Amino acid sequence: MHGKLILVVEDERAIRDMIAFGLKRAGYGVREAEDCRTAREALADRLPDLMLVDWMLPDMSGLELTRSVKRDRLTRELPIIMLTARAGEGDKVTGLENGADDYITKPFSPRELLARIGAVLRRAGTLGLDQVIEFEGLKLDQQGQRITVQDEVLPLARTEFRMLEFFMSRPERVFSREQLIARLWGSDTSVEDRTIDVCIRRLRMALEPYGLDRYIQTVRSAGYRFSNKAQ
Amino acid sequence: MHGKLILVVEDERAIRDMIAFGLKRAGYGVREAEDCRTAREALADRLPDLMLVDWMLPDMSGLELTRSVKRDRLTRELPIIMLTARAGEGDKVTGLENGADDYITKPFSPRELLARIGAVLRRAGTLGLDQVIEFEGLKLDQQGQRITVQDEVLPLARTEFRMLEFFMSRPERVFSREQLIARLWGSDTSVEDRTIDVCIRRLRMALEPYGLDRYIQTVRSAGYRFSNKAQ
DNA sequence: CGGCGTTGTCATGACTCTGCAACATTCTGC
DNA sequence: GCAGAATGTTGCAGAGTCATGACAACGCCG
Repeated sequence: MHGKLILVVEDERAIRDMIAFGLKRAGYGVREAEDCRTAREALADRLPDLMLVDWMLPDMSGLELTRSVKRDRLTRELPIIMLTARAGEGDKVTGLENGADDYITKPFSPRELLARIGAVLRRAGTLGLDQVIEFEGLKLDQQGQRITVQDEVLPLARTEFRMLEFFMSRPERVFSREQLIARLWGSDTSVEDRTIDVCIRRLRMALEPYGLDRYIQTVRSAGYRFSNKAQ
Repeated sequence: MHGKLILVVEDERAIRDMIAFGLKRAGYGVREAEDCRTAREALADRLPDLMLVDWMLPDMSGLELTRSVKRDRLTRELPIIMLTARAGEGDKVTGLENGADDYITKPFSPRELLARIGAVLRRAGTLGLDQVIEFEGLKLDQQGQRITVQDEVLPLARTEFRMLEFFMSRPERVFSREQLIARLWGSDTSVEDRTIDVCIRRLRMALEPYGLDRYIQTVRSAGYRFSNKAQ
């Protein structure tokens, strides 16, 4: 898999395909769902970085899905963009009131969609694909899928990369092992939570030559945090 | 020489002139076509950096032109903006399904048009198609359709050439096998993704005598990247 | 037709990564 | 300071990923 993961919930096949095509082309990972049930399964499987939801869905309205996602503690932070066919003011307001982070009226251009996604991801604190984040000499290049320290490439395996990427886009926040597993592996996967420790260690070892391992901080009985402040 | 070249396909003389005037004023090179046939000739003659197409054209719909341009491997990457007179929803959706990168509804202000063009060109992110890209002794001549190393022509088969061309115009970016297939073969073709490995290998073998094969980097579980930095 | 270059597919072996378990160390409350 | 809990460290086997060579299908041109 590649880049940020976006879940597209849309019943009309043609539109869904078009959206997926545009997103993949831009380098996002895409997961598709045609109704709320499938969407829930996908959410349970692995939490995406952003969700696009059609307003009109066959089994249950997209609103309902949005609302429930925003109610659940595990998925509350997931940014949501609603796709609405009508340009009616009422819809937009209702959508936003129920927790969508943004909405976009059909029809829309791929450019428009990508712009919105970038904006929402930025606001959510994670990164759009065309952005570069820098942190004390640590430079994260999303497009290039690598992290450099003073122009030296950090040799990271996939899991370590994703973990550092995750932390770098959410500094100063503590994440429990449970949360990390849900976001980086997928909540249905059966991974021991002690595995996180090992992954953290590998990450620290990779950062150690540059003295940056101190940024990966242990918060006892809570989880881990990425921060440049002293413990 | 002008800056980027824009092809304007529009049957109404007055509108075409107005658009051309605005674009030239902004520093773009402009080429005009009044129908699809002329447009095709212009495309064959010299590939522009962007194409503006009117939705309603006398001989053939602009849609048809868009679709065929996006189907053709040579012109697939050409960004297209559609001009549509009607604000009807159907139009836009159809336009997008057929591959236009953006659309703009008439009437529009010159400022709006320029903004869209800028955004689409930025997103396309490719270097000008008529430029010569040089990379550590590796020279890509897109006009001559060949690649040279210290004035020696690299013996490349078509597929390898296209792949190297693709990578050279987008350095430092990782592309998944899926993406490479979609962009180099076409999204509708069914090609095994392992085929990419083989193609990469052939490319590396061609570059190896010059010690340039190290630029083609494997990014484990993500894809490949063209870069002159160390792994 | 037949040789030649090109292209996609496959099987195999080499290699890296990853999660786990087992043991070592540190921390916390008492 | 001690017991128990939480975290750090290490080696390893299985899983996953990639490079490589062989090969068949195809088109092209004499």
